[in-house]
Amino acid sequence: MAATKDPRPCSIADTLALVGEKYSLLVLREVLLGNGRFDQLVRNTGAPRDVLAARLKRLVEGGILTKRKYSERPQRFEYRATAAGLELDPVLMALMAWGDRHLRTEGDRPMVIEHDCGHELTAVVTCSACGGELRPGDRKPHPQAPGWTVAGPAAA
Amino acid sequence: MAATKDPRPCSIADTLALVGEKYSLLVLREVLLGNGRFDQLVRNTGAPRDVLAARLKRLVEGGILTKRKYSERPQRFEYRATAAGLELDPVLMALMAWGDRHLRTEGDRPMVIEHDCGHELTAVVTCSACGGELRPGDRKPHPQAPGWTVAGPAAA
DNA sequence: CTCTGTGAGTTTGAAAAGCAAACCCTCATC
DNA sequence: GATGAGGGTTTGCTTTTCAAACTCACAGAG
Repeated sequence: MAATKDPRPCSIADTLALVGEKYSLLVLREVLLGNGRFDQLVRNTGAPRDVLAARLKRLVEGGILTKRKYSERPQRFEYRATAAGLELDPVLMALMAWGDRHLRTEGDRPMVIEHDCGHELTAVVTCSACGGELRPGDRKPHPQAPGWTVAGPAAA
Repeated sequence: MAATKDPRPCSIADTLALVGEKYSLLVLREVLLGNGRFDQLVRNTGAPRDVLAARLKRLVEGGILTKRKYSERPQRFEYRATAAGLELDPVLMALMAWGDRHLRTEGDRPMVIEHDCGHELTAVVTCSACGGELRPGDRKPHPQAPGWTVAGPAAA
């Protein structure tokens, strides 16, 4: 039974517990750009080396990245995304789309991504069932966890 | 000119600088569920009260939330999402979709969301231009920031 | 063979952030 | 007058973060 002080059980929270620490998603961004080496990750994300080492360990243990040896002598490593790691790409695209819209003025975007369809890529999140773009208030949440309602824990 | 040690300029990084601290996105989740009061946020997210106060301050200053008085005497407040805050919902849905797929076994999802189309909502990220679902390797990134290539900072 | 450089971290010591629990203030109710 | 709710702030301690320095293994230059 969940103690009354436990937070809401939630896949958002669980996912953030794995990749929500500072730098983790920036590391994944770089790996997906093909920059999987330690010193590249330090330079491009700005993470302190010890913190980066800790994040990489966690991401590997969490099944997001793998560590590959790309040179035997001297030993040299590189991090790559697993299939699960690749599937976090939509999260990055959603964050980027939001930042481009709200944190920048038109025309000063630091990175433009060209989609294979020929157009500039702007990510949009849709419902897999109907294909429609998600809009505020177009849904009803149903908590499944026992003892929880939308508002919070049921009668203590 | 960007100093060589500056990290890559990036809207993902900028967005995370605003909402990427621990609890921030959980706070937003609760607010979007309609739970905008301080004590509800403490209970449902598990954030310590002082940390929550700091996060709320930052989210209000960042234009994600607003603080509304819902009772004059006694004075009582409630946090609500701004339009910009609402637009972060796709990020939450993408995180939730990933967690549901990778962190849970079929059938133990803590929250099911019913879309107005009548089906269960599963978020999928698509290209706004062609409507196709994003897939690994279906794009080419073009850094716009001077001094930066995909691999990192240009010639130091 | 020594000197310098690169990759991939680890160590160190000080500063900042996180945490739980206790506390505070205003009102409302019993 | 005591209790309780809401919305925080304060306190004292622990954990992280950070930047800089250090390590180790090897490679290539001189």
